[in-house]
Amino acid sequence: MDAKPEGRGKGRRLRCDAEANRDRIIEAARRLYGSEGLSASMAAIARAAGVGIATLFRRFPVRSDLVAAVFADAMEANRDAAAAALEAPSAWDGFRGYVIAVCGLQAENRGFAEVLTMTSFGSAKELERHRQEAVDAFGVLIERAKDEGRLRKDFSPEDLPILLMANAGVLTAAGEAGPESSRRFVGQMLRAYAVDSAEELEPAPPSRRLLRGMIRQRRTGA
Amino acid sequence: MDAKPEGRGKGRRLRCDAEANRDRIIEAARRLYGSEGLSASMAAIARAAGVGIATLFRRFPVRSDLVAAVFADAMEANRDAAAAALEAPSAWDGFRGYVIAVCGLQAENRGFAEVLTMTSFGSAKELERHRQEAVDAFGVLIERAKDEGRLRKDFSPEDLPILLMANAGVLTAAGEAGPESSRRFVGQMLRAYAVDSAEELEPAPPSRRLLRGMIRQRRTGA
DNA sequence: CCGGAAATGGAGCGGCCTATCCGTTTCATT
DNA sequence: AATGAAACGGATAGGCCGCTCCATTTCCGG
Repeated sequence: MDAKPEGRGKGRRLRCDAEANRDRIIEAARRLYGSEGLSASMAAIARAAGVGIATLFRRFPVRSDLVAAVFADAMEANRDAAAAALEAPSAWDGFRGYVIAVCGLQAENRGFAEVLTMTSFGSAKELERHRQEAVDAFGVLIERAKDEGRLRKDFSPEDLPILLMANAGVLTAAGEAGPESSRRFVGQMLRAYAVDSAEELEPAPPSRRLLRGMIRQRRTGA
Repeated sequence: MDAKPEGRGKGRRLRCDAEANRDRIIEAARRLYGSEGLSASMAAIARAAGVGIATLFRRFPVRSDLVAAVFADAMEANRDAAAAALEAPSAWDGFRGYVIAVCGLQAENRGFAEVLTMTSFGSAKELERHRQEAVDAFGVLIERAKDEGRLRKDFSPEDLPILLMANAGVLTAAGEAGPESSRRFVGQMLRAYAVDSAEELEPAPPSRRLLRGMIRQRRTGA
């Protein structure tokens, strides 16, 4: 009796229509978070998913549950990028490649840019585990690249979160000019980290486009 | 008849009690914008100033009017810093000093950090003029420092707004660890800009403090 | 000291947000 | 097909926001 395959409290299987709705919600949230950042409202997400608000809240009682579900795969991509970097021909190549990759993930998705600059995702055990795995791999890369003599000795593991915060700032403030500005910015950071600083730079966006991007950001920011 | 000393439409003198209230509003707004950023609500500012909401809106019909009034002097300080940098013993010293100064202004006031990453302050002629004067002076510094052989030839004037966006990102995302993180970050950027990269670095904040700062930022950001 | 212009502040409107309640519909099992 | 549990979604409560209207109070020049 009650030998249902539940185990953990939340392990109950969803009815298949509920499962479908859950997927549509996550898909819609991925779109909205990607373009507007984490400030997208629950109501807007429900509307975009074509479900009632109650359905959204029943499935994801607190906002961070939804955020964790949406960005699980992006965080896994992050972890994979770090793991791949460990296999690069040189530690510096791996270091450089990972930095470019993770900042590129931020550029592709404004919501993920914010997620990477936040801690304390209460219940999202798996998300935090993947983040930690990436951080650990990056720590190994740091040591190897220093031993190689290509990474400055005063580079600190804390410089990664600081870089991610800075890059997120560029992306949100520059609006449509964000991606290209970010690529140039990351190139400059790599120059700062490297011992020899031979990094090539993406050209700066023309001032007009940068200014236009800064205007569009107004509404969102304030 | 109607020979009052008005001239421009808005030139009418305020009654002295109104003038006093205006000052109290600006003072309160300076405090709130400084600590919470530009998202501080009009109602909160009126409350902090001890005036009615109507008084605030009568004096500053749109938000940007208030923002411009509050940050007029900070923008002037920015202009002065740029002007002072032109007098430095070497162009690179001036360049470096100005970058540190303007990023320091951002660190002291979250609202000003946002103002420096926004364009289009509709009516704030004077604010925009001071901003432009700083930009112009910085442009001269760039050329001189390149001629000196200390600043990389591929540095672009657009790198200044990008730096300000990045620094604002660090400050808002790092919370209480913002100022020290920002100082380290700015040092790294100077390494990236310089030809010889001898810039000393502020030590990285201990990871615990950085993480704590990232948590506190949650509410504000989403 | 007095009268009118200037200034005040709070009630109130419409909008958007999170979150919950509850009557109705849909699914899956027998 | 029947039936009970699961899922649904709209209505709604409660809060904060920007902004306006208007009855009342305060200042200042004659």
